[in-house]
Amino acid sequence: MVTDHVNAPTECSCVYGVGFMTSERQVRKRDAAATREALLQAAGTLFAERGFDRTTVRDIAKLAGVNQALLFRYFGSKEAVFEEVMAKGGFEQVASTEPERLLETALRSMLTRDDRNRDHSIAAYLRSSGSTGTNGEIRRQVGEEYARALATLSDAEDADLRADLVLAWLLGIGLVRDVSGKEPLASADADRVVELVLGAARSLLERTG
Amino acid sequence: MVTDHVNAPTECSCVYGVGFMTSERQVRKRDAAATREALLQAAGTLFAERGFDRTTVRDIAKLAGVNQALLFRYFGSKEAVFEEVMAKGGFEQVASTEPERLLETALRSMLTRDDRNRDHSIAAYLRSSGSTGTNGEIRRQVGEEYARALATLSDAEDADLRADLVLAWLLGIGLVRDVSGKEPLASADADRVVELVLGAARSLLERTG
DNA sequence: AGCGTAAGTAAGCAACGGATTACAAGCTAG
DNA sequence: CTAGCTTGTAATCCGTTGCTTACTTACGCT
Repeated sequence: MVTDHVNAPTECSCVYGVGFMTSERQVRKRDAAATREALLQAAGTLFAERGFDRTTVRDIAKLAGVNQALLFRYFGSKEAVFEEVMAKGGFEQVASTEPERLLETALRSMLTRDDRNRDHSIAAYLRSSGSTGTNGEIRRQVGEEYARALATLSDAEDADLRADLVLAWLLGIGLVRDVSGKEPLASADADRVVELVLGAARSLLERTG
Repeated sequence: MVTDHVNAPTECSCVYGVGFMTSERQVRKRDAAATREALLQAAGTLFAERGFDRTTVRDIAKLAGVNQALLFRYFGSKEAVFEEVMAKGGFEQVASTEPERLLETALRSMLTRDDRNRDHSIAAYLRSSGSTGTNGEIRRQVGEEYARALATLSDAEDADLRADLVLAWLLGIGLVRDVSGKEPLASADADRVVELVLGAARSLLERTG
């Protein structure tokens, strides 16, 4: 056969994973749970980086240092992996932050290019805006969660709507910054952005009528 | 061969196009310019609906009622079509609106589900957030254009940054509304949304310090 | 040790999708 | 009319991609 495109050598074929996660970079041998986790981690990174469509299961598996067939054994489908990444990241963030701090926290987590311990769910959300399947449903749910929390901050009659607008702003900032890389927002000082946004958002939420 | 998936019959194989555009729904015979235009129109619709990745050149050609090879003759590549759609739609909108009205106009054009004479560029922008190539470049440029116009509205020292934030809000609203379909924003009254957003945006742009 | 099951792997399948090619048909200049 | 360009078409190439399958290898148990 002629098609010998590079996919066999697995690049870094050092036994069992790139030492990618789980602190101890020791060899992981035949550990189903760890393999699953590695796949989830890798998927989170790639979905956040490239979005759902442009991430292939082969890429995920390679980054996780795992055979791609295992992805299907443990998750069933690419969509299922996406759902789990989103659900995990998104819900955890909301649940673990009190509403008053949620906006600032989410904003900061988006403004800092921390890479490592960054919450991938928002970036993944943003970069996967094309998709339609079950995929869209889970994205809606995460948004719902955020908005619910934000709505508690307003006494206005249409608190829900205002919360949606704040959420929209949050996502929009991520979009312009990370996805489009537009300056000056992309490299603006986080504190300054937080200050401006929080000010306007607060006035939006508090103002009645 | 077994692969006889339905792609040959072209569905509506009525001679030359679906009467899709160009007012006069008469048969268009061997008109290169019109064919090009039809492709551009169809592409705009589909990119806005599904984003770059999930739109195939075959779909574009089918909707335009044109052979798909022509797309490559007239544009060279799928990416080039996207660029032209974005450039056309985006730049026209900005150029034809004075800055004071730009925010409201863009907002309304996003809030109304007019379908027909709607500007596709923003929706296409939003739904194509995964892509990376030349694709990303043109999206950046359109954003640049909007932000430049918006920045003229502020006297603050960091007018550019504030303009970016307003742009981000605009896009975020489109994202939450059209792409995620999140309620109550998705079916909220346009006037109400405009009122809330304009108020907050104005205060953000005007406030100094 | 040996056996059964879970974990891991390589190879491949079928479908898709972007791009190309070889060809047919129409318009126009000479 | 016809030569030669342009416009349109069908068919196909070829790499990619989600997913499956048939198989091997390691681990835990008795």
